[in-house]
Amino acid sequence: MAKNIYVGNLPWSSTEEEVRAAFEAYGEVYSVKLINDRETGRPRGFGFVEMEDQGALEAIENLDGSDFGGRNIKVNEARPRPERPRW
DNA sequence: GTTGAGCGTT
Repeated sequence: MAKNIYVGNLPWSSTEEEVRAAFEAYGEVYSVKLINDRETGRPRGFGFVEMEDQGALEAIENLDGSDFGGRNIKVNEARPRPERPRW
């Protein structure tokens, strides 16, 4: 079982390794996805983390509003993503 | 070499 987590307000110098390391402290992390601007290539300062349910809840309660790289990051459950239209 | 509210490229 896994849960998608939204991570925002990240420093632009942060990497997936840092985010993964921060979330691995509360559970097993399955995947980390940092979103970058597809057109400009600049980091957007937010991303998504996939990890086990219980660890996700722990991470949300502990990492939300906490200091990460000098910024207070936002951690919350990610919104369900719309399925890709086939036509 | 810049910027700062937000929910993604498979």
